[in-house]
Amino acid sequence: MELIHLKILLALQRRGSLIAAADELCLTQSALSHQIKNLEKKLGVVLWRKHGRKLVLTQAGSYLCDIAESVLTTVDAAERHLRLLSEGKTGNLIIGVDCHACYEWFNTFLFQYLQAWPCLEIEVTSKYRFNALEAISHYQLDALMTADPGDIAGIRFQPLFDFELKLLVAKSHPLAVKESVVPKHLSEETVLTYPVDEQRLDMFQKVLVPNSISPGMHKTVEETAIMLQMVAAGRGVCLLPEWVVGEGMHSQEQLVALPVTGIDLKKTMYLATREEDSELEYIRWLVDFVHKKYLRKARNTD
Amino acid sequence: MELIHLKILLALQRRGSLIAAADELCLTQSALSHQIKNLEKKLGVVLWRKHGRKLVLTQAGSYLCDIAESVLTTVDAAERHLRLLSEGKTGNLIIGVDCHACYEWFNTFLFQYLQAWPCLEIEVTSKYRFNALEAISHYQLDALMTADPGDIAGIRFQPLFDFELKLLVAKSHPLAVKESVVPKHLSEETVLTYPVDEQRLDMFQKVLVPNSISPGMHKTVEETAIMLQMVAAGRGVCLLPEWVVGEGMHSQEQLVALPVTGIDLKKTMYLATREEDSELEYIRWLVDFVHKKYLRKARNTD
DNA sequence: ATTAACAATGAAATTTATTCATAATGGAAT
DNA sequence: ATTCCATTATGAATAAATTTCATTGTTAAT
Repeated sequence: MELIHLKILLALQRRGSLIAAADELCLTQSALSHQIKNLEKKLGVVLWRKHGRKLVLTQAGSYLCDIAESVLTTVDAAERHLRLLSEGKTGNLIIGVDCHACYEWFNTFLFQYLQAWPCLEIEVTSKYRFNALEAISHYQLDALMTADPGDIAGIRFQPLFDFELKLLVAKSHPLAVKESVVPKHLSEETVLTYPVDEQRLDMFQKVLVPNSISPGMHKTVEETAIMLQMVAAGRGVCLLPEWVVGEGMHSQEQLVALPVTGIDLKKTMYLATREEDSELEYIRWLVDFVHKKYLRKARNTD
Repeated sequence: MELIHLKILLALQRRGSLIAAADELCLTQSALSHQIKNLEKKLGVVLWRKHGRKLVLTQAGSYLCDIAESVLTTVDAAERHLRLLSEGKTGNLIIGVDCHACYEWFNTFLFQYLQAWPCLEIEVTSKYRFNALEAISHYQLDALMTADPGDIAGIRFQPLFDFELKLLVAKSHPLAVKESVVPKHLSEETVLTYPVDEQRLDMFQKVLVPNSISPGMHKTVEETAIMLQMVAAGRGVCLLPEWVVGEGMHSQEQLVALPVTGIDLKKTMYLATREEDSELEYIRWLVDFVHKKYLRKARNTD
């Protein structure tokens, strides 16, 4: 059975005669007749019968007509959806986040994004944190917020904004009075990080390891908010972008962000997408939106 | 979009490679490649992409795959159903009844019929009472219980059983003491009939009109049970087959059935079906079942 | 490097669908 | 009845599509 058969039955039912149905389908009456004859032979059922000079659907015929209604509706909807997809008007955007902090940051304007693209299904996940680029290639993820651009074929990294990692300490902490810190200061401190491989932690890769320093203690924390609470409570220090300390956050006034002297902790946040998708309207919009947001902020702080 | 495209996507998802999918569909890898390429051109979407030497479905591709799942399931089920239909193992049997009494009678063995044909959808209706044969031709009705066979092309009447119309009167009625009645007796009586055209009432067509008798009064009643109640209460008489007075019926012992002398009121009940359907197993079964039922009854009353 | 596994592609071959022309049918009008 | 007229069915010719074949291109593994 093919879709054409279903189309013929439905057109016949709607228009009342084969000639009219053929007209609707831009075919000849003969074509429809041959097609249904074939189908009848294959299925071993009679679908319509001449009754006077009208065609009357048999039981089997009107049963198939019901099926046709449902199947063709589904298929039509799918074709419309795909057309929208191809025009970039709709889509299903799954954005991965690479680090916990990104998640917090993205949340600050997710609401605006959702409003700007009402037809876009947006999902934010940290599920593919450890193989995110592969997940993009495999269409499990459509975009990734990351500060670690790779050079991977088929994936494009668009810079979003620059930031610097700082050492967060409690206001009450002895280091808090300093203008800046040096790696050596950490040898007595409890260092807090996310529970991921040390190779993925700038604290180790850029600060501790190159200077052969081991911290007083190393503890891992799952959630950014909890990590900040612990720092505020004087239970440790951590290396994070300054903006993780949100505007209205409880721990905001109890934390100090100190630059680390002698080490380049300037980073850039990127949006990684498949090359094919990087010009999609809703991706461009996202990148542009973030650029504008940071341009404004930069002007304000001037 | 055609079903083949959906089949290809689904086979690819299931089997992991085009070659395997082609094997499943009994086609060559080349055919599938060409087909999807065509569809992609028509829809303006990319459905899969080579990734290494594997194919990976794009977002659009896996969306279509979901559609495919649903559509092909529906279509497969329909094809199976039609195949069963063509073998007469299943069906949708809408049985019309011509006269109210038939309805009562059919009910006496409907339960057995339902049990014997569990896959058959059975519906009994009196909706097409006045154009029932046309309704059969138009597949609105599949069978009709009627005592008035016509000679209509394409419709076959199979005799079910013979019966005789009798005059039902109350036990307390003056006529009840007689062995039989003659038409003249009705000139003083209140005659009860169903509310249909006089031409369709044997009471008028066979008894009153040929003998130029007008009854004392003519009242119409919708329901057989109510008509019998009224007769039992002495509010009138009616002409019905004896068997409408059911076994456990309340009015049973208060009614007398009198033959009408000098008029042939013997009739035969028929099952009318489209000629094409008359050999369907579940139709044959129905006819045979009724025959056996009446054969047994005839033996019992010997 | 070589090979094996897979997909893409162009052209030829094949199959399928469509049309054209016409027959057949049934209803309506004369 | 006979003659339209409107419709569907059908066979053969034509057109279009699908499929295959043969080959190229790519990638991963040995």
